[in-house]
Amino acid sequence: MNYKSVISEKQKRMARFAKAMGHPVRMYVLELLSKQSCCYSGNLSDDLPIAKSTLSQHLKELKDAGLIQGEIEGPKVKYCINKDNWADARELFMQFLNQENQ
Amino acid sequence: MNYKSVISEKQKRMARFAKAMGHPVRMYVLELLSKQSCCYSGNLSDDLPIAKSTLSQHLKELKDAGLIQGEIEGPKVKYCINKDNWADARELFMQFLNQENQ
DNA sequence: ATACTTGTTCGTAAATTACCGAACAAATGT
DNA sequence: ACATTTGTTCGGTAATTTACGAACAAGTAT
Repeated sequence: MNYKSVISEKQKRMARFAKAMGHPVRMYVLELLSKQSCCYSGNLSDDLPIAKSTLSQHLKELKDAGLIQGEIEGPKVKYCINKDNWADARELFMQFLNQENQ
Repeated sequence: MNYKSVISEKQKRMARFAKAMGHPVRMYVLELLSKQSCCYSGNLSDDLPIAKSTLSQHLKELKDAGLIQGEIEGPKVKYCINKDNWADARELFMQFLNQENQ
C-alpha cells in the first residue's frame, strides 16, 4: 500500500473518496446530503431496505473517508456533508474529469 | 443487491464507476488514459511497482466497469478510454458534484 | 522449429467488505 | 426508577478484493 513512486497523492486521495462512493447506499446518502443540508440517520433507516447496523457501518465509512460528519443531537445523530473535504473531493474530481481539455 | 426502491439507477451506475476508481493504481491508469489517448500495459507494468498479473487484474476491472477498453495489437494490448461510458460517467459525476446549486 | 516477449488466467493466501441480529449505551419520556 | 427510542458496537458469516508467482497462450523474431 505504499506506492511512493509514480502514484501521486492526489490520485491516492481521489481513490480514497471514490472507494467510499463505491456503494449504492453510500451514493444515495451522499446525494441526499449534497442536496439538502442535513439528515438524521433514522430517516435514512426508514427509507433504505437494510438493517440499522448495516446503515451505521456505511455512514461510518463515509465519515472515515471524510465525506460526511455526524453530530449528536439528543438521542439522534444529525449527519451533514463535511464541507472542507467535500470541496477537496469536488476539486479533485472536477480537475480529473476535465483533463481532456489540457 | 437489489435495492429496487429508493436508490436510483443513476446512483447505482455512479457507485459502479466509483468502485472501479477506488484504487490508487486504477486512478493512476485512468488519469494517464484521460490525458494521453492510449497506452500499452507493458509501459504501465514498467512504471508501477506491482506484478504483471496484478496490473492485469486492475485493468480487467476497469474494463468490466466499462471505463476502458483494450485492443490487441500484435503481442501487446493497447488500452484506451471507453469514450461512451467515460462520457456517461463524466456526466453523472458532474451532475452530482454540482448538485448544491440546484 | 525454437526461443523470446507480452499479457492473461489459474491457484492460493490474506485482508477487507457487506450483511445480519443481538447486545449495548445514552438520551428522553412516563 | 423504568420503558422507549435511537444509533453504535460486537460477533459471526459469506463474499469480494488484493496480491503474488507459476503456468499458459499467442504473437514475433531467430
